[in-house]
Parts: sequence; C-alpha cells; structure tokens
Amino acid sequence: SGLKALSGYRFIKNELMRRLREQQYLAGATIPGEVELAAEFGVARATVNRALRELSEDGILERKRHSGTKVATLRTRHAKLEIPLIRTEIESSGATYGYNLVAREERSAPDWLIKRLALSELQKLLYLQCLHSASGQPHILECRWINLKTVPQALSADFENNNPNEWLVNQMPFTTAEFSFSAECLSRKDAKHLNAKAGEASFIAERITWLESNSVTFAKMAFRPGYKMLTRI
Amino acid sequence: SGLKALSGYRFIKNELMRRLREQQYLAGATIPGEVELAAEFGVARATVNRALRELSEDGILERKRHSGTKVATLRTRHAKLEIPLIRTEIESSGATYGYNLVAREERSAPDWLIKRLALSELQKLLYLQCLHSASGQPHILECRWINLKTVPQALSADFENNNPNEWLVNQMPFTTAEFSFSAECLSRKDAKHLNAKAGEASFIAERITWLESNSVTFAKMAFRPGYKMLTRI
DNA sequence: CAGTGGTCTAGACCACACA
DNA sequence: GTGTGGTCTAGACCACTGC
Repeated sequence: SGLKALSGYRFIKNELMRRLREQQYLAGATIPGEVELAAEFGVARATVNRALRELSEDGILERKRHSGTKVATLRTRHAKLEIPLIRTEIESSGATYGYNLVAREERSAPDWLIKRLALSELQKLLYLQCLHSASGQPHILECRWINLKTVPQALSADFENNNPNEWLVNQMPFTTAEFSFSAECLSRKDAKHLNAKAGEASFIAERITWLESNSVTFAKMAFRPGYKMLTRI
Repeated sequence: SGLKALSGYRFIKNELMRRLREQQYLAGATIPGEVELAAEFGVARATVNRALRELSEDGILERKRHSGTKVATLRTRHAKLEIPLIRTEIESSGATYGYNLVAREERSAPDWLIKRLALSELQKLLYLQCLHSASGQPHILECRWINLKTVPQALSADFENNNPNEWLVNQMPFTTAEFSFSAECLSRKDAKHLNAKAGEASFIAERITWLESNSVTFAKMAFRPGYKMLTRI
C-alpha cells in the first residue's frame, strides 16, 4: 500500500538509499561510477548523474571531480530552513498579524555594530524597535538598524504603518543574508514589551543583510518565551 | 577583477538574477518559458531548465507544471542549515572534544514523550544524560531517550566511552529527523553541569529521529549560555 | 488544442586525478 | 593514458493547464 512506482532518477535515488541503509555500500567507500550505474539500471548517464548530484546535495554522498563518488563519512545533516516573513508565519498559524512601532531614531552605530556591518565609523543609522503580535499577543520584539548609506530612502519611509522587513524586501528584493540563532534572558524592558517576565529565556534570531558587499540592515528578533522554530530533514 | 566568465546554466542563473534585481521581471509576473529563454541565450532547453530549477529550489522562482514560471512573491528565505556532529563542530573550532556520561537508566517514557515518539504506553526507553565539552569547558548538556523497541542493542552499548549520537549514527546511518530550536532558562542542576548560573538562558536544540515510521531517539541539547548557531543564505 | 515544465536519451567534449 | 564527474546538445514523450 505504501509502495510507489518510482521511475527514473527518483527510483535510482531510492535504490541507492536502500543499498546504503543495508550497508551494501559502506561508509567512506567509493561507489560505482556513473557509466556503470547507468548500464546497471538501463538508463542514460544523465539520469544517474541527477540522482547522484541530488544525493550529494543532501550530504549523503561526496563527489570529487575526477576521482569518484564516495559514501559520506561523519555525515552532517543538511536541514533546509525556510525563513518566512513574520506576517506569513503568524497568519499561517491562524492568528491575526499585528504590528506597531515602539521607537524610531537616527543614531550613530555602536562599536559592535560597526564591525558587523563593515561601516565607516562616522556613519548614521536608522534605529527602529517594533513589536509583532499574533492575535493581540506580543510575539516578537524586533530591534533593527538600517544602513542609510545603502538605503537612504529609509529615512522618509513610514514605519509607523509598515513593518521594516517587508518594506526592505520591497525596496531591495534580492539581497543575501547571514543568520544566527541563540538564547538570551529578557531584560525588564524587553520583557514588558513581550508581556513576559524579566529573566525569562527568549529565542533570538539575528540577521545581517547585504546587497553585494554593502550592508543593508541588522535585525535582532526576540521571540516570546516558549517559541520553537521547527524544521525537518 | 571581480568578473567571472560564467557559462552555461550558471551564466543564465546570474543573468536572470540581474534581471530580477533590476525589476525587469516583476514580483508575481510570469517570465518567459524555457523554449523562449533557450532561444534567447542560444542554449539547449535542458540548460535553461537547470537554471530555472535551481532558482526555484532557492525560493526565487515558482514553477507550476503546465502553467509557467513566476517570480516568487513574499519570498521566504531558504537557508541551508548544516548540522554537524558535536565532536566535529567542537574540533573544527580548534578545541579538544570531551565527553562523559552523567546518567544512565532504563525508564518508562513520560507522557509528553509517548506522544512525540508515537510509543505504546508500556514501552521502556533507555535514558541517558551526557556532557560534551570543548577543551575542558562544558559545552552541551544532552538528555537522550532511546527507543529500545527500535534499537534493542542500545541496552548493551558502552555509553561511558561512546557518545550516543555517534553510536546511533553508526548503528543506523540513514534515518530522518525533525528538529526544533528554542530557548530555556537553565535549572539549578543543569546549570551546574554547564558551569553556568541557574536561570541563564540556554539555546536548546531538540531532535527526534525516525527509521521509516519507527521512532529511534529523542535528544535535547542544552547549549552553554552564549552559544550562537550560524548560517548563511 | 497549443503550450507548459518534467523528464529521459544518446551522444559529445572537457579538465583533471591517478596510476 | 584512462577514467572520472561536470556540463551541454538536440531531440523526444508526457500529462496537464488554460484557452
């Protein structure tokens, strides 16, 4: 009943996974080449190639250009993390998304931020603090710094009514980003915003966004205590 | 100097990204079909196909089988998270990996775990608590439950000298997993193990591992306060 | 019915690793 | 020099969508 009649590259991926599970190919060993597998399965080499390429993207095989394909040792798990817009995440859980601006100020960057955003020291940034809520319950407290050299139009944007992440995504849709995740105890002030107790643990997500080699923004999101970020391999 | 002479599908990806950045293709709009792009770039359709497929895997385009390719709206960022073995992570930071077993006990599963591991109520699990350290400093406190129905040989394994994750990876290399990440305040007892203060915030990673539809293990890792998990898009 | 993306094929050329 | 994986080509069939 659970059987699927896979064909083509999916079938080959499946079959190779079976052989791996059954230790027919051992960890670290070189498996047969594309030509050999193509002959064995009676398919074109391109089909085997796709199967092998995808398995190596999943971290299960390791391919080397002119040497061969090996079973990965010390397999690191590759999880695909989807980082949705906050609005999307909240609405897809069935709640109503709410937003409001807590603070807005032009400030010069603190030392730690100068390094992380590769700023010249004199630069002014736009500092925002915003609260995202789910059906009225505070959900995320966001501290954001926007590089006015890269995004000067931020100065005149209306962040009372527009969440800075969505505004930035519209202004510059194709940036790259670095993320970090950690945990912090809430300060008394932050706890108040999140309707939590001072000292409670908050899941922290930080993001630095780049346009080519120019920093765009630094954002630190403090999630309501109890929040879990989920993923699946 | 920074110029690269890309060719083939990489060139096409690059060029399409440029058009997206310059809003030549607008968010939500349908872009030209594979045949048209192949003609434009003077390449085979398979080459365009690969470029478009990869862009859609990156969440930048959305393809529908018999309808067309659109520019993704409300772009969710896709981050690739690599989850290394603890030993690997510690050693790659230049520190020496250390391990020791804190507790080992056969226990029946608590209620919350019965649900999450889809156990029958009567089942006994192996409960382990272990400490991972980096150059002598406590790094992660791990609480682990192993399903003895799926992995009976765990009962006789030597977890004094073998870290349960590595042992399990050897026993059953090709499992699937669910992850969650969150934050918790350390209990007095856990804090002591981690050489931290009670109440400090700890980054928590939980993992449930499955072999087909059988649960293998539940692990909860409490990281030393201050730890950050990094990733990049 | 025309056009789409998904997939496969049989062939090809390449640069390099390894012996 | 042989074999490897990486890539490309020109052609094909398919199932389905949207007209």
